[in-house]
Amino acid sequence: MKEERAISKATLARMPLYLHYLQEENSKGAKYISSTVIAQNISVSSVLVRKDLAFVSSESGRPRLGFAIGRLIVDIEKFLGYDNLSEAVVVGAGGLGRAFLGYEGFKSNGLKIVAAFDVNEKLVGTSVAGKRILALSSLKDFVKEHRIKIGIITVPKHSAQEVLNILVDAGIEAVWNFAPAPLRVPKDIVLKNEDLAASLAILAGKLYKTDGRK
Amino acid sequence: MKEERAISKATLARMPLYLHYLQEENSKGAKYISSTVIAQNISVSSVLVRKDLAFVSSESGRPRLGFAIGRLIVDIEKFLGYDNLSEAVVVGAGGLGRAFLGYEGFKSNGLKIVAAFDVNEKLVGTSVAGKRILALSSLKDFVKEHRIKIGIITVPKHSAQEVLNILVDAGIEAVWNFAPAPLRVPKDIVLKNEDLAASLAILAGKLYKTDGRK
DNA sequence: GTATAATGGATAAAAAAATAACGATTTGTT
DNA sequence: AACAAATCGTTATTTTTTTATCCATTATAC
Repeated sequence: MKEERAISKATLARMPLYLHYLQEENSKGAKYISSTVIAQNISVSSVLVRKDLAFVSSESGRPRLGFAIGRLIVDIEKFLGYDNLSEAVVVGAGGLGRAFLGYEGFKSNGLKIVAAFDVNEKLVGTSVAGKRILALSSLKDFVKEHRIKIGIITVPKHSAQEVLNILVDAGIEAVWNFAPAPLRVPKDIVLKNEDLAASLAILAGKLYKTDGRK
Repeated sequence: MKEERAISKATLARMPLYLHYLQEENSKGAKYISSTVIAQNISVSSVLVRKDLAFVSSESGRPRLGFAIGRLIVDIEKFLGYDNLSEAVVVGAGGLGRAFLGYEGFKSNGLKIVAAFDVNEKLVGTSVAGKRILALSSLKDFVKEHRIKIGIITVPKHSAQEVLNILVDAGIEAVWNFAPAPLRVPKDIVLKNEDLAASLAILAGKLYKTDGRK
């Protein structure tokens, strides 16, 4: 039997690049494309492309022709979950939280934000981009009722753990955490930390290196 | 001679965690802390902590005592560039761009956003969180005059490369790109891609794995 | 003074990722 | 119908990155 090979993080990160390029080619009317051509445009090796695509493609590439672009696009989108929208809630309607409510970009990536939650009574009851901001106390019922799977945390760091506990208690399955705090989660919950401070640190680190001090 | 060891990305990513924990302990009045204790709270090995701290600490840890917390905090902050604020501009005053304008969190991380730029004439002239939105055509002069080093790209993907070219032309040194597009930059420009779609893909990938299909 | 608890550096092991090598398959051409 | 060219897919190897183990050293506490 085929054992499930772990999907490398690097591969995952390349998927959106493949997808973009394929959509571009598709709109030009191309039907088939070889891994070599993809590789040149993404600036990776052709073998790597084939290995990556092997994870997602439902049918083999055809020798002499390459991969069927249309099918590949569907496969990648399905793999990334872009087909079946996952509904998500944002907790924390501050700057970043409200930003996400208005960010249209997620829709095309399989994420649909349906509501936000906050403790600030001045915000509760208002709307941003057509999405309502509700009281944090109503989160559990809401999540359970709508069977929300993804929670996005955009609260200050000192509240992050508390919010996460609420989400877990409500039955959420995955958490996207933008608070710069190390969170403890049960093993069966998927946690992805998006620490902007850490990202910034990497940017700054590179700046230093290229700056003066070798 | 001491060869410059490359600072691993993983190490960089842990720095903010160390910083948070140390600040916490510091506020409790602690003076010294051992790598073992830090390790337990960050959930990494104590050796790793020492190796990481070796990159940044200006003075050695003291046997039997550990590291001086206050000094360590200063060192990490300096290392991450949190002490000398870098000024940055945002290009693209859409959802995400405006979000960043209002996001206070960056201030404590050494990043100060001073203005935004957009092509949309309805936005030009308005302000968000006290920061002005200016015409894209005035970007070059602004960046040159204020000697801005960091540009943040939050435009749709089809405009990203064009915006990046403008930034480079204006003399920017580092670019933080939130557009889901692979950008080409000159070698001396530091580029950090923050592809939210890719992050989402990783989240979704984990969800799948833990979901049903083994 | 001496034992101890902690660091620091060097080396080794493990894990992850990329690259290379090879065989298999199919289409197009003669 | 047969051959050749192109491409795929899998296995193996190498490289890189990250983490762990070991031992010597040092400053403090008793």
